[in-house]
Amino acid sequence: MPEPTDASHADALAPSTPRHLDLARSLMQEIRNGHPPVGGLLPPELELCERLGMSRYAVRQAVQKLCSLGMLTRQAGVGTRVVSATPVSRYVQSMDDLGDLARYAQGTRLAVSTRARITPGDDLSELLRSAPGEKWLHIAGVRHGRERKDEPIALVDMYVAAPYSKLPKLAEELTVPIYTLIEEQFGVKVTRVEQEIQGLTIDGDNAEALRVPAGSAGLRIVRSYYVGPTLVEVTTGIHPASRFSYRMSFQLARAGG
Amino acid sequence: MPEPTDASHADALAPSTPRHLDLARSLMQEIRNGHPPVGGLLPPELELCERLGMSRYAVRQAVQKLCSLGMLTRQAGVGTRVVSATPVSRYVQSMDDLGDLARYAQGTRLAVSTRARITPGDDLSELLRSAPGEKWLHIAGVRHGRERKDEPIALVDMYVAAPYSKLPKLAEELTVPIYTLIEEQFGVKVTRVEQEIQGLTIDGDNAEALRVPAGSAGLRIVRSYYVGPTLVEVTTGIHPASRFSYRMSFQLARAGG
DNA sequence: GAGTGGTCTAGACCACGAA
DNA sequence: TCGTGGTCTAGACCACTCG
Repeated sequence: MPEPTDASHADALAPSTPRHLDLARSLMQEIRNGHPPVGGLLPPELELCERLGMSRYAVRQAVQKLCSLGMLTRQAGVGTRVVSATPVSRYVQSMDDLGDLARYAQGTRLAVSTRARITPGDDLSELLRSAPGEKWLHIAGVRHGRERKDEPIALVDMYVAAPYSKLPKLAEELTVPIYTLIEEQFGVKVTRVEQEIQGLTIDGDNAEALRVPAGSAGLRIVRSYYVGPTLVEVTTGIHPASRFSYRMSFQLARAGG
Repeated sequence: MPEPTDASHADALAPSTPRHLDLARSLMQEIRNGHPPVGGLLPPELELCERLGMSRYAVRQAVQKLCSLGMLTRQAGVGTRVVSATPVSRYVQSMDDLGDLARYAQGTRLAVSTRARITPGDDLSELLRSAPGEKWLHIAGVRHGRERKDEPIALVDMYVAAPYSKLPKLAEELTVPIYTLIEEQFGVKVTRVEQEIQGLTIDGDNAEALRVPAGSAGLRIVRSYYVGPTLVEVTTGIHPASRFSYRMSFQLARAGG
């Protein structure tokens, strides 16, 4: 049974590796070797303390490390269960800000041509996951560069669920995304965004509005904004393929650093 | 100065809120109020212990909580610095597996029509970020459903950097992605994927191969696979818009749970 | 040298889950 | 009821940073 001074002295002899990290490593090693197997229980803390001659604090630090790596889960009254033999890793695309979803829109302006309260018909109610009779605010317009004469960038349709559609700051020319107006006005935070990208040919009025030849290739991007389980806004944009492509990057991430 | 029993007793009176979480909350509140301001230092642990009548362990738990939320950074010999007045949050698209990038490909087969070692010309060397004279393995084919007579799903071109192109398991019909063959064969792990989605019209030979009318809309998806800084594989796929769209979902994530 | 956070010990009581 | 992890205390030595 080492005295405090002895334990500290032991650290002094090997100052470079904290004992809880040593233990974390060796636990990882043993788990990789299937002992205990995935689904099994780690020995209780007090048993590890006794077996290794370490305090509960140090043992807990090691176990918490493996928890933060996603390898273990703990439950009082049950024990510490192995859920993965290796650190859980995933690929993530990460944004500080939803604005990154449509970074192209920065420095552009949206000229609004239509604003109306609507009750979605058959086609639209699918897009808006809307119950019959629900009302939405529909805003349509063209996204331009900063100069009014710049080539149009996209045709945009936006739909805001009625409970969130009283937005005083809605102006003729929108310079900020509508979801930020919603977040400000109602004190909520968008928690989920779903996005779908489709290819399409740009014809007729759309081709004219975007000043591209009829039959040109384009992208249609549909974004649905959720606050918790509630769909609050849907936007669709049609972009000429010649002026737009969608880029993204995924990194391998390991939980817990 | 509460005795251990007193402290425990206090817990018993308010058993639902551990004191370190209380402290974490009140520290967050004070930081939001600018005290200390972002960039400033928190009081030292021992001062907090004394001021609050708590042990260092409990204080450390609270501070570590705010660290894991990205609000504080600590450095021995310096102190605890406020780096953000609110928990750092971001939106992430997360995948367990790169296969999720092309989930549509599951249950499909790739019929290989071309396999050749090439030296990229001007256009291709841009796509492959390739130095003059570098060699790549080029594989082209058509992705089908499981039945040989199923409609073609996509036209695929794949380029593998020469150092990673000796892949014994490359067969006439590929059922697994090439990057997994690379990972297995060379014991590496893809750490980054960049993806670009473009709209295009499908004409000529492509339209014929995909059995769509010339001039149809389509999507072109380019994926670049990196191992560390090294580009190891690039794939491009052309998908008829009528049979394909690209969906993704972003969640608001708060660091540290 | 003084003070910071990092590490560690030896105890203790509690809430929870299972037998 | 018993053992688990969750919480907490009082005290200690260390490595590091700074004046």
